[in-house]
Amino acid sequence: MKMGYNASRFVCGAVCRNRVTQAMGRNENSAIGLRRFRVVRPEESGLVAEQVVAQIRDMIRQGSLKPGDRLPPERELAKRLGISRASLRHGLRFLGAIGVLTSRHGSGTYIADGPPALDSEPLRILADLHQFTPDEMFEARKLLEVGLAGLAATNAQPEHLATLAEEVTEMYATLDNPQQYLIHDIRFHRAVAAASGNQILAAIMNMVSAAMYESRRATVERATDLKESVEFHRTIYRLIRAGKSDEAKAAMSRHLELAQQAFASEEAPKENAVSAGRVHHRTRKGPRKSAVN
Amino acid sequence: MKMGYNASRFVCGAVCRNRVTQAMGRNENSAIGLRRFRVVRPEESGLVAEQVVAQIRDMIRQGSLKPGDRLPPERELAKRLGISRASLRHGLRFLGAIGVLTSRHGSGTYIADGPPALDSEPLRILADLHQFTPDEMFEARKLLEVGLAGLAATNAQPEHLATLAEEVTEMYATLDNPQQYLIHDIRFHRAVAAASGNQILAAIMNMVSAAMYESRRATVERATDLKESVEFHRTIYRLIRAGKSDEAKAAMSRHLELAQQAFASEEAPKENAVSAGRVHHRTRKGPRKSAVN
DNA sequence: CGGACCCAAGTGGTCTGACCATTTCAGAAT
DNA sequence: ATTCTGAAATGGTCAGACCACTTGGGTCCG
Repeated sequence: MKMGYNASRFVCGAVCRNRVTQAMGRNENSAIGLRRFRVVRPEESGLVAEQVVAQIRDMIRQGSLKPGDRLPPERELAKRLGISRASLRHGLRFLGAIGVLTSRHGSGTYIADGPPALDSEPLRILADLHQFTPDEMFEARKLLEVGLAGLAATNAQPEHLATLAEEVTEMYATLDNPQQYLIHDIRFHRAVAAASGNQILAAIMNMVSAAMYESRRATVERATDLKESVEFHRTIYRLIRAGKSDEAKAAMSRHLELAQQAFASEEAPKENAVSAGRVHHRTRKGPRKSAVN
Repeated sequence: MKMGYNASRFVCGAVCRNRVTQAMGRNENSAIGLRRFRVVRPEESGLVAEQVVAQIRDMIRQGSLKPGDRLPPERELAKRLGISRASLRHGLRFLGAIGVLTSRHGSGTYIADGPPALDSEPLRILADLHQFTPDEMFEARKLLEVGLAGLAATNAQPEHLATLAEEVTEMYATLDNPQQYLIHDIRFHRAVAAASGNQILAAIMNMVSAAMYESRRATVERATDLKESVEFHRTIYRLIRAGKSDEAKAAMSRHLELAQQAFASEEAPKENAVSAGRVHHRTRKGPRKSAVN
């Protein structure tokens, strides 16, 4: 029997008993009065769900909860924190929303593992809400990735270089399959971010990159010159391996410049109908060539 | 009577009736069988709560929901989507978690307004989970802000320049009050981000900046040379106003370099006890001078 | 013995209906 | 006109039930 988590690790201090839950009948005397007796610790302010987040957060801080760990069952955890399961789930939902933990129906709730990652959904929704333009997206990517390429040239470890080489190879192998190509393209850039040695920047870059994925997936089919694109990646890889920071940055900059132009030219007018109303294609400097990122 | 939202705007397509909710007694024949009759549209997969997010997202995309708008009451919205209030709240919680909407007890639920912003909590938790170092944080800030300063020099509008000037003035005025100074310091950097003209980068930068706030707040008290700091800000402001992109970037770079060193030297060993176990202070190149950001 | 199948326990997901707590605002009191 | 007050509106919490998926051990064949 492997439990996956050690129940004893769960400290149940502070919030646990900050509430004297009443449980006596509610159906009788449903009349007015009868305020629930409730003891709230002064330092703990409102919103039960927030307390859940704080609790889990603290456990993470203290190292009681590590990536990959499984949380106790909701029913048990709720009882331990002295709150209802609904409220507990509300709190967990918050942590789930930001990507800190994931729930598997029938199995359990787990702390996210793998490399640090920020969910891209927030950025996507923000883009919808404020109607970001693809140009802004590309500009952001440019700023991030150019810097990242420079750092990668300085800090890349052998395993990172191996990954980069691998992805370049795969890109060559999938030149005739845009969708497949795009995947390796993205993995390459992800690998550059990882090679930078800065997890925060890598997480941010991946967030931006992921938020753009859908659009690129749609336009990549119309790409006409993947060959040029892959050559660029190869160049960037070589410069990173050679530790030539400034040149790697320059190459990445040029690459993204071209990718942006290509994207703009590939973006065809929507088939109208459904998703109208979204601001798009403001750039149309349309170059002849067409490369994918 | 001002409603704040137009109920008729809420399209209730797709998901609304994808489920034939049963309601017949459950207390009798609590025995086994009796699977609920449920019709699920093929294209709509699992998780009801996800559908809520998708619905709201679509409304935002279509422009039915704009920043500042109020959503319909939960009870009504739940009925309209054909789901329980609990599930609806679960979905809304997601959107709340990522900062897209906020609920005001007793008043209603509103779409976030103001400039686009990414919540910093995810980054904070990620930092706890993966034990990011202050150095990494600073490096990320450096990369972002240096680029942002360059963009600001190119794109800054008069109102942005006014804000920058204002904050520099306030910094001079609060030299003897570190906490107050820090606030204007942060506002200055926020203004630079806004002046860049790229909302995405601004949002990201603010996220990183906000995630660092607590630590800085703790160390700022020990800052010894705010004067030097404010001079730097003034220089940066002038370069941005003059449109000197590269020089603004260089100044910002130097400024953050010093700030990082200052932070490292101001960071005193914790009073042990409570928050032990967190990785910190790996840098200790300790310069003499001490400035805040 | 080994593999396919089955089923019961465990656990997350959803539903319902009630009550609590805060905000808001129209109507009464001043 | 201003202030006060209370009911309505609305989000927050709770309780207990049932549904749906996963997992693991046992059974049943081959």
